[in-house]
Formats: sequence, C-alpha cells, structure tokens
Amino acid sequence: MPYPKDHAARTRARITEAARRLFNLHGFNGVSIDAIMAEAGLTRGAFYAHFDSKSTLYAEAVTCFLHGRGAEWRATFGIDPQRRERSMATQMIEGYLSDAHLNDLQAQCPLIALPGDAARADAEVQEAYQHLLESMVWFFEANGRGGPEGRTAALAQVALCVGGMVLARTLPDSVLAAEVRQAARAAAMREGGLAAEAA
Amino acid sequence: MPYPKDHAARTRARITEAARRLFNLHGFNGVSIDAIMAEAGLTRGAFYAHFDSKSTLYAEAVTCFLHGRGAEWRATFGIDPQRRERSMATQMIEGYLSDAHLNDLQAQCPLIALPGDAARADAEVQEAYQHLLESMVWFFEANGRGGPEGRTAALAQVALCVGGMVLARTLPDSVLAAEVRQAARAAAMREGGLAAEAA
DNA sequence: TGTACATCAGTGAACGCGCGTTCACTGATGTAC
DNA sequence: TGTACATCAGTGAACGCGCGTTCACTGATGTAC
Repeated sequence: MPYPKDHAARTRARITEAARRLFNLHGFNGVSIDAIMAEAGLTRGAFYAHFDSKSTLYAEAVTCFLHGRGAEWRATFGIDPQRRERSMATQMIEGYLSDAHLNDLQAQCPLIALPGDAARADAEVQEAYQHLLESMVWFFEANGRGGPEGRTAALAQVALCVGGMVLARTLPDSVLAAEVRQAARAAAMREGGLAAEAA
Repeated sequence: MPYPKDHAARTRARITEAARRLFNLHGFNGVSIDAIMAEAGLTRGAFYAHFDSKSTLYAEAVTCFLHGRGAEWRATFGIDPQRRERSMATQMIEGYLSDAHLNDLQAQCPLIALPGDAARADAEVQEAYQHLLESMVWFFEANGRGGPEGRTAALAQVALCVGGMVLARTLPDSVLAAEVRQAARAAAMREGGLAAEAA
C-alpha cells in the first residue's frame, strides 16, 4: 500500500470542497473540471480517478455541504445554541437572511446558490437538494411550536428564507434587495410566532 | 423597401418568444442559438441580423414576458378581475402556486424558471428581472391593505410565491413539493389578511 | 540502515464535440418604369 | 399588366474556442529484503 490509506479519501474531499465553492460562485456550467482541479491543487487528468463524471461531483458537493459543513455554516452565520437570548428559530431566520450570508457566495447555502441548476440536474443531485431542504424544515420544526401547524409554519419559513435570498441575490438594486429580505424575515418571524426584535 | 416595414420586428418577436420558451425549459446554457432559431423556423445565420448576442436576447426574453405576455399569463392561470368571489390577491397567490403553473414550464414566470442564470447574468438581464419582480410587488400592493405594512406584506407574498415554487420545482418528491406550495400559499394568505378557503 | 521494487496517484497531451459568432452568398420581395 | 432591378432577410459553411473525457506515461510513496 504505497500511500496512506486515507490519502485517496482526503484528495477526494479536497476536490469536492473546491467544487462546492466554485459551483456556488459560478454555477454548474460556469465551472470547468480544469478550474476545480486547479482550485484543489491538482491537474485535470486526476479527476476521473476520483469521480465518474462532473454530474456525480455536483451531487457530492451538495451532500458535502449538508453533512460536512453544517456546523461551520451555523457558526459563520451566528447560529449558536449557547446564545439563549434568542431562540434557535430566530437565529436561523436572521442568519439565513443576513447581509453576511447574502454576500458570502462561497459559504452560502446551495439552496440559494444553485436553484436553477438543480432543477435541471439528474436525480442524484435533486435528492441531495431534497435532503438539504428537509434538514432545514426539521430545524424549524424542532425549534417551533410542534404539531401539524408547526410543520406548516416550518415549511413557510423555509420558503421565505430561500425565496427572499434567491430574489435578493438577483436584484441589482441593493436597497430593494434589503427590503425584500427584511419583509421575508418579518414574515418568517410571524409564522413562527416569534417576537420581532431590532436587528 | 422590399419587405413590409414590420417584417423585421415580427421576425424578431418570433425569435424572442421562441427563446423565452426554450430558456424556461432548459436554462440559458441549455439552449443553443441553433435551437432557438430552429424553434422560430429560421436558421442560425439570421440570428445576428436581429440581436447583438445571446445575452441581449436573454434580457429581451424576460422583458417580453413582462410586457407582452402578462395578460395571457394571468388568463392561463385563472387571474381574472371579473371573478368577484375571490380577491385579486387571492387569485394571484392561488394561480402562482398552482399545479398548473408548476407543470407548465413553457408559460411559467421567469422568476421561477431562471433564478440561477439571472443572478450571474449581465446588468441588462438583472434589470429585466427587477422590473418583473417590481410589477409583482405592485400587484400585491395595489390589491392589499395599503400603507407601509401593505408593502411589507406584498414583498413577503412575492417571496413566498417565488420561494415556494423554486423549491417545489427542484424537489423530486412531489408530495413534499405540494406540501411546500400549500404552506407557502397559506402563509401568503395570512400575510395579506385574506381568508383561507378550500382550493 | 539501505536499496530494489510494486503500486497507484497524478500528469499533460490529445480527442471529439458543440457552441457562439462571422461572412460571402442566395433568393424572395416590393418598386420603378 | 409585365419586367428589370435594388434591397435586404435568410442561408449554411466555416472558424475558433473551451469543455468533458481518455489514456499512455511519470514519479512519489511505503514495503520487502
């Protein structure tokens, strides 16, 4: 065994993480395998030793966000169970719709970054998306009022978070974009029965 | 003047409309100029007599939806000022989040169909998007309670309509997709102070 | 401890394809006489 | 009414480029002795 046995796995993870960042920035079609491999410090030829195709990598990049980077994402955008003065649901709504999350394209949630690509991608990618969405719904359910109404509220909160950010990201008028996010935030708070506070 | 003077304008409109449909179905990168011109009943060479570039056409396709197809869109999805038993806002929410709108990819609102492409497109395209969003906000404002709260509600309603549909379009589990749309619909009704009714 | 070797991760040239764009040409049309 | 002509919309071959993918080869690594 000429290389340490986790060598391949580590390289693979490095490629996936590089791909996740670049896909977030430029979309699926906007990123070449050359660019991904360069970002990972390798050359193009090595790619197919790790992945079957570009599409496979795409699915893995979304999954990697969900399973590997959730904690880091929450930390970056201020979602912290120790902060007792605001509920977890409030923290999620504010973090998700924050300026920081809007502007940090690399670290952004893939639900915002890649909605168009995902809708036209293959089943593997769409399932990765669905798992990400489900985990977001569960977060709001677990930190909400419970019951069928709690689930409805959670789904609406996710729609508001993602919808507000998808729109804000596209609008060239940043004042309007901020207004959309603010309105989505207020509505998401109302849906969860959460008290509105100054930002 | 060898051709009728509206000949060029009509051909241009035919190309734009073909492009709008195909972009909706397959995204900006998923559609070639060959495919667009074939859809319009022409061949590739004629394209550059009408448009400077593919990107210019993209912006025009979005604008064409807003200015040329608004009435037809509303008619297709059941938004009708004559129907007095439901408010215009209710009709818009139900029409936008309906099964019919989700499944009719060609006629779908570009805010749903192309969010990822638009975010990375040039300024011209983004402005076309912004106008479309603004007209949707105005619709809800004009048919809402008025005042600053009416505007906030309108913005939230747009975020719910677009967010609900963007997510629904990507989810492979159609039961979950329907649940998301239903929750978005209920929340949008609450935001507008509208009575919930059976669908 | 040092050396030959087997393994396999990574390299980079090459292939084929599709796309956006250009351009010299064709041919359909309305007008002038 | 009929014909020659000027105009310009549309054609389709061609170009150049970038991309996904393949593959024969290189060279770095741990192991056997």
